Amino acid sequence: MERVELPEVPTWRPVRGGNAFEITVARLVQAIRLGLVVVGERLPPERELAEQLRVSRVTLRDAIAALREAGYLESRRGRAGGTFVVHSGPPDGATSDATTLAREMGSQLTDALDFRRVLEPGAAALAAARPLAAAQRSRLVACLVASRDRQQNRRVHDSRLHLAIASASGSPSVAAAVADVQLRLDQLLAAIPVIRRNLDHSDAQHTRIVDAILAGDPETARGVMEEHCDGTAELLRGLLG
Amino acid sequence: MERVELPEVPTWRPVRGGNAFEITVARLVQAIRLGLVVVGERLPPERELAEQLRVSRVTLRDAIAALREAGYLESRRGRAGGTFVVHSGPPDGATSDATTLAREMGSQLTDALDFRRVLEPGAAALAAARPLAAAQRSRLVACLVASRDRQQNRRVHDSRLHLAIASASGSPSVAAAVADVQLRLDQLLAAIPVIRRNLDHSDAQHTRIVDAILAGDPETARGVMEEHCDGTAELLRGLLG
DNA sequence: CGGAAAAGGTCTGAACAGTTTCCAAACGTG
DNA sequence: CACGTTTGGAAACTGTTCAGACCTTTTCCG
Repeated sequence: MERVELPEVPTWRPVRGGNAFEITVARLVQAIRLGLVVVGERLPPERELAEQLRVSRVTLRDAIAALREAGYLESRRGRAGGTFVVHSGPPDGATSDATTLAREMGSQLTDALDFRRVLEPGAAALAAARPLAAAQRSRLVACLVASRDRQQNRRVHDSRLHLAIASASGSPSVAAAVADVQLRLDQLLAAIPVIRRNLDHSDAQHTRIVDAILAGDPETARGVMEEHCDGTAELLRGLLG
Repeated sequence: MERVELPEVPTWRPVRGGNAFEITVARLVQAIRLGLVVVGERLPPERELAEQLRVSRVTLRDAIAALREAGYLESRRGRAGGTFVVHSGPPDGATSDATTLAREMGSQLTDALDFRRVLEPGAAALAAARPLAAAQRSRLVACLVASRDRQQNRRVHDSRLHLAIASASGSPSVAAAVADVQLRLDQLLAAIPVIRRNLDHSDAQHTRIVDAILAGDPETARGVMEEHCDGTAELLRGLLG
């Protein structure tokens, strides 16, 4: 006799998603894949980074070593040394079969898309509703322009723009949540086939969103971001057949 | 010479907020304070709960022991035994000085309010946009009715309703995020002075939100939830003077 | 009545993670 | 060129956490 559990209790989800080492690796990958540190840039010194991540330097070093062996990072010693980003993962569209990937995620894919659909439009509206410092405004514009680049790194530039918008909301929690959900979807988004028409559409939406934020128009910012999320969600769901 | 760090990197936030024991305690407190397990109810068996939380039974037992000594829980052995909730924290309005509490939170208060302002309206809209099972519908109505109870436990019933709405969104991530932000604000919300007029207003909003969700009207659900969040945010910010 | 079942209570050795301390390499400056 | 500084590299020791087996208490049911 099987007892039917209707969970409904979000509180009893796992206390941690993996051990310290794994989470640290994930964070570094996040920073690289989402373009928070660009190729050629240097990570903060180990001691500093370990402190920010509230992780022992040993654990951080293990994580760095793993990514070094995977070819993402490179460490140089000495006064002008440090750990540098060498490349930011497989190029766009070169990811392993997207359909398989999507199927493996199962219901987690729907969950991530729903979460994103709640977060990003809300973040855009919040950003539009508050006065922005000049630095934030120019950062938004810079990310927008960069995201139009049709050469390599499209995925990274897209993430950076979305992150910049979330950051402009002024709420660290919102920014962190957006970063998390972006990473969850990253591989899938990278696997979307590159079609001129889609890219044009996406760029146009990005522009409208940033314009609305700069103009202080929360309704429009949210509306367009909703369309934008729905668009990519549609493409991804299409992969599942 | 101070180096000016503009962080902007949400990725380098702490890898974990405390050790396994502390987080486990926090989860139990969350379940109790948010009314996910009501007074008199039994927690899942230790073995089961430990597995769900991905924590060793020893750690879970330590956490339970701590809350037992704090008077929240009570354990009984034997076949019909288990761990039971004895009370769910200080009664409404009896919390320590709200102003002090709010000041101590500092910018975290603004952050939490912003995050909530993004999450809850989005969750309500999502819930309204999807077909709900009969069980979810009746759960919403039950929580709504209970939240009108002006006797003790007002805070708990309010949390339960908000959680039920987030749950109805169908996205575990959304539900979990709402639960977290609710707990972050819990003490503050409990400290809001009890004024008839505010309660009436709040109840009316709750009703409109649930109606909109049941009617499948995302725009209204989100709009009213936004008003609702703004209302309590206003009250809380008022405490800071 | 007596055993099976279901729950909490206890112990132990191994794996994991954090702290501390020192070492080694490379660059810049006087 | 020598020294100090800034960086990564490594080892030893300490506390946390885990997995699993086993014990005790209580209730249900044949």
